[in-house]
Amino acid sequence: MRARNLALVLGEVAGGGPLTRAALAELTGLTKTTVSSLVADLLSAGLVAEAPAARAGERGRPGVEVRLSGEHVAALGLEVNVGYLAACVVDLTGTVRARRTVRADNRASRPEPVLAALHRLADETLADVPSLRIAGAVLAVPGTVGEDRVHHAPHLGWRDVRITDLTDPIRVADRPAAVENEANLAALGELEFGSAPRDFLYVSGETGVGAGLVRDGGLLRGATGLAGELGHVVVADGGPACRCGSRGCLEAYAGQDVLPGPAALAADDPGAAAACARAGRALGLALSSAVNLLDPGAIVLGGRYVPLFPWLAPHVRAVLDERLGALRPAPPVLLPAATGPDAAVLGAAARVLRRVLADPASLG
Amino acid sequence: MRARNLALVLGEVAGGGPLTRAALAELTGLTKTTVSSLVADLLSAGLVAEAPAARAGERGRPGVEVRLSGEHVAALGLEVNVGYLAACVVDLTGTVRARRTVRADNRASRPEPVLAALHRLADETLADVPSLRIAGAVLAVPGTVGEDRVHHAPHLGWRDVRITDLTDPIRVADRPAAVENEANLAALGELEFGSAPRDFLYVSGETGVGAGLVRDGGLLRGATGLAGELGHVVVADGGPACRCGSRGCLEAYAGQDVLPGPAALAADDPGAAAACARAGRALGLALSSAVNLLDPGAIVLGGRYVPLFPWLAPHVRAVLDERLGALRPAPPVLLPAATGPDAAVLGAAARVLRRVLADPASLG
DNA sequence: CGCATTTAATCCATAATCTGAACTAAAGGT
DNA sequence: ACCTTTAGTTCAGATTATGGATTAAATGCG
Repeated sequence: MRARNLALVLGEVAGGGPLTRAALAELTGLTKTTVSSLVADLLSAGLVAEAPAARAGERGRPGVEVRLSGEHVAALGLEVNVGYLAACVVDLTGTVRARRTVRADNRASRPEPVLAALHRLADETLADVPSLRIAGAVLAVPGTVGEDRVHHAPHLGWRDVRITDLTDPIRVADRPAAVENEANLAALGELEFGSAPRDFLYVSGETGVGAGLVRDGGLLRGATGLAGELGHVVVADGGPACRCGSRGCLEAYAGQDVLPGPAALAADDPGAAAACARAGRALGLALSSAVNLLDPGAIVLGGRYVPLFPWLAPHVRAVLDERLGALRPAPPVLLPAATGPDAAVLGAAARVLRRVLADPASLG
Repeated sequence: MRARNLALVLGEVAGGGPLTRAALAELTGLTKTTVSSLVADLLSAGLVAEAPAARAGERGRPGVEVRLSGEHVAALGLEVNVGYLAACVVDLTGTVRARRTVRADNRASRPEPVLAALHRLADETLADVPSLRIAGAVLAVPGTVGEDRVHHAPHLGWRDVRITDLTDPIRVADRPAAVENEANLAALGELEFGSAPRDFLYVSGETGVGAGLVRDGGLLRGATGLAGELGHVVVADGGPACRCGSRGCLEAYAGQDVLPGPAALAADDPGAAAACARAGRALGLALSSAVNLLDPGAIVLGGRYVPLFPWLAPHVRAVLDERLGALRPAPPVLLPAATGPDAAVLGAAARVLRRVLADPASLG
């Protein structure tokens, strides 16, 4: 029905830049009449805006371009991580309209005060943009999640925390914030704000090593939301002990505590280069398994791997070429992430915006 | 629009067994009027049939149950494998209406004569069920595929074979057969004809080791259709050489040539038990990586692993428990496949039927 | 046995929405 | 000025979902 067609038209506007009604009719296969009616609805909902056509020297009446409007609808992205809290407001055009971060050692605190502090941060951030209507909120957490709860976030010390149960849950548009894994959201952030292609595996090198697979703009979440745990993929049977209690996991080779700082590498420290070689080879082995299983179009190294990329990438590529050469035409390209440490908060906001674009009728 | 609602109603009938129009209205949220009109369309298309309600001792007018009809629409499943060709016709209810297999050593032949023989087999099989309207055909091949071509099937010796290019392509309803990987289709076959849950990783132990992930009734295919190559997932860095040119792949530990025959195991051969332990441990390691990345709801061992299941499973489970215990509430359940070597042909037919159920309007 | 009750399914008028043709609007070319 | 070209709207018509009333077919009770 019309909800579907609204999403179809809005999707074309979001994907293909500013378009006239005539061009939209061509692209969607709908008639000009229908497109006009749908665009009128989108205009009154504040989702799109008109702009005089920037066109020169062509025959015929110039069309009016329809583009996403950043002036009305926006989304709230939130993040709780080991060393900080973050909040941001992103409008429909992808422009960051407000952003706040506070440093905090959340390992030492219980969930309630941490979420209360996040609540204050969210309120302050929202106060910066009083004119925007917030369509929803998503919270990024480094751990496993489901629906409205954090199952287990080892680095925060959280276990089975229902955020809607807290005395004063963070609500936007009468609905509580949804929770999602940090690596998954960072992947979405890279999709929306980075330079990655439409189909890639994002590798998040943070306190742990996670991954998020983006396919056709959607995320692979797994049966219980636990997909993408790249950090505990087998690198060597009987290898070094890992924090998880097992042996030979990727995290034991390429986790944050065994990686050299960029400073050591810039100083040409031979020990640091050797550590990168070891981590790069291990990453290559784990990623070769991931490529065999998931067949991503590209691999994007994010988080703490970004500054180390020049030292890691040659080793990763060497192992991928070696292990995948005979199995496929070419291994997927390996790229550094274009987004920084804020990829996850931005991705959290992006997830809300994707929902709005996919179902504009739900806004009213 | 109505195409969507037709699929909605048909989906409920297919999923939830026979249902009355009133029950369908309840389930779909549509009005009884709309459901009646949609069911009338489905009846005239021959997709569903009416049956007098089997109900006893309840008040009120008894409803007429609507169920899938096996009398009109069916699908053709085809398979080319190393040692045989197979074809089957499956109707909408999932009943196999015709089935033929011929043994053939396809390693020795070029693609053209093999596909010509398959064409004859398909024609013979279709001649057994002249009253059924065939909605489409899918061909299962042990190798990597894309759209209408086989990219590389190492065990057949095929490379870049376009099946629509052959002089007399296999056509059904004016469209050529689609091609799909054998392990993926076997997964679908297990979903439709086996006892597996709705969400699982199917492991196909055939000449190579492949896997197919079923999620919500759909298949994970990957960016280039190469997903599910479990056979070359890393088990041990620097392990034994694999046919692919690399080292330490699962196939080198648990491929067909290193597995004992069931006869040796039944005779309590200690060497055979040791080989199963080694293969089971390797499978466990590779599957632990797969679970960390994909988070399947269950794992189903199929193909040649079925008769070996009692000897393999304890070792697989032990490794999964050991490696996943701390990371998730419980590892996914490990089950033997309920379907036999015909899982892939049946799955090929099932894929056609899924298309019909998802878009009944396309049949006319 | 007849009638109220209950549930299933259809009939019919209404409303929403997409379509297609005709029409108006706004530009360039001659 | 006037024709051509392209954009967008108006208006009648067709399709399809909705909601209430009606008919159909069973059970239960007097």
